[in-house]
Amino acid sequence: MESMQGEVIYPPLANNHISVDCVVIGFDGTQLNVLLVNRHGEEDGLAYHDMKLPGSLIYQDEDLDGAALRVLNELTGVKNIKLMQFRAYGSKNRTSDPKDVHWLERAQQARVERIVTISYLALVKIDRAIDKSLDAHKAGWVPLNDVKRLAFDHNLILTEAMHYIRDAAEVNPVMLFDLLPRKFTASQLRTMFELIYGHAIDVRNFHKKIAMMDYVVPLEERQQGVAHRAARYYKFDRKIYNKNRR
Amino acid sequence: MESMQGEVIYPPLANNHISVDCVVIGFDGTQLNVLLVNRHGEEDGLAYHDMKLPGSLIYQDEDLDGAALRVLNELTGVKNIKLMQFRAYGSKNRTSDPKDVHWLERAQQARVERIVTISYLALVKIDRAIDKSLDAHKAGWVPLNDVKRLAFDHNLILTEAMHYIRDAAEVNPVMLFDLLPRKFTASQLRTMFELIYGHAIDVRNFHKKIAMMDYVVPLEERQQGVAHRAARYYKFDRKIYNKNRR
DNA sequence: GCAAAAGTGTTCGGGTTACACCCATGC
DNA sequence: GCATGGGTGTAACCCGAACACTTTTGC
Repeated sequence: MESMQGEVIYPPLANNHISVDCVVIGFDGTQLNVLLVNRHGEEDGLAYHDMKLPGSLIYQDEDLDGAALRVLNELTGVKNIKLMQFRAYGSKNRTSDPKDVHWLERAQQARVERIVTISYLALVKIDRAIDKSLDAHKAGWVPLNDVKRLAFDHNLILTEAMHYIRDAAEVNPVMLFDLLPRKFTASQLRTMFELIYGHAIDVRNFHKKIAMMDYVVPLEERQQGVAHRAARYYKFDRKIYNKNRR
Repeated sequence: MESMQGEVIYPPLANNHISVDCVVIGFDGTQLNVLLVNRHGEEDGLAYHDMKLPGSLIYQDEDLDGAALRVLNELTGVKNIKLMQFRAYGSKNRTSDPKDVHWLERAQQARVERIVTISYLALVKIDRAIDKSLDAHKAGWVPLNDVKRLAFDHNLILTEAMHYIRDAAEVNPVMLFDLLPRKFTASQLRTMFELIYGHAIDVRNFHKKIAMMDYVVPLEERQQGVAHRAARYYKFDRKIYNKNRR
């Protein structure tokens, strides 16, 4: 689907009825962001540009997970992203907006009927390396609160993805550490939990909780040049986590 | 897919790449059972018969949820089954066994390539009315422990469905009441939880827990003609549940 | 009366909640 | 020195886990 160039040759599609879409969530220390790609087109003689989730029809020689990984790899250059499949969308009218149909057919260069999409979710660190690759693909991070009307049913998919994260994190909160950089402060960690769970967390109780998590290890390093007491950095140690839990 | 008759006319398929499969779990008071349909065929000149999950390719005029509901309605006659979509299966080699391919092509009367299936989960009461309809379709309840090798990747789907139930019930145990008849004893309820969670539950603590759930209301009715102290019946009151929780 | 399952309370410990003040730093 | 966010302890409460004996019924 990432085709505006026209003459690139693509591997054969498995069929034009099945796609994957990826909801990639990143945390910048303050807000949750979602990775979106720009879509340009013309409808009724008027140019428009809006955004969509990264996605693609699936190729003949790949399975669903593979297709989702490929989409993200093409976009970010990253290979080993943890992806969770979370839902299929196949409503008859999800490709009913003529704008969407026309855009697809031009991008796809084929008649498009009904498409079922399998949606994937990834939690990643926002990272300089990724950002460069994103620019090249006219894609970028958009704060969740600033997301406007997206193509297809992608607003729905995004909303349900956020619900899914919340539920999944309830069972296994450790997955959320994928959102954080290698070093993070206690309040970044807390802010992240607050954003996911949607409610404030008591600061003192939160510090107690961190202290109990042996896999969150305090570093000697502290913030530099901030206009207040410098915060300590912590890191997430997956080895310790794997050893003691599960 | 439920076609052994040959001359029945079916509505047009959306395409032959997308299907739904239903994992329907029922509880008989002692064991968990799954609803399976018989599959008959011939391969290399040898007749075989095994079992599969109920499923179907999707028709043009229905969406995914609709297709799953149709499958269950055709099979059981029941209309308002609560279905949860839980995962898509689209591995390239899920239709690699020649036996499966041949069977599908005969049932489908069309060339079959790759099929992505969207799997659904339902928890239902085992019920006389359903059972009659099942006989007519050569389908039936099979205790989970007695499930043999199933068609396609249906063993995988079943296994993952059971995991899914466990996780989902952890967040929202009330969904499990769908498995129970209108009247049930405390030990039936306990047995059900034990089967889902895979471990024994202390009897006294369990009674305390029931007592705290205002939506599990004790009835005056008791078991009849059992060779031990007769157990009290309880019922699940969804109105009370909806009022006080959520 | 005996086998078989139903039903009933108390104690202990760990984890979660609520809550208010001093600390370090840059400007 | 003041504004800004960082960091700390204690008491109350709730919930889950452990644990053993009496009751009712049919045979």
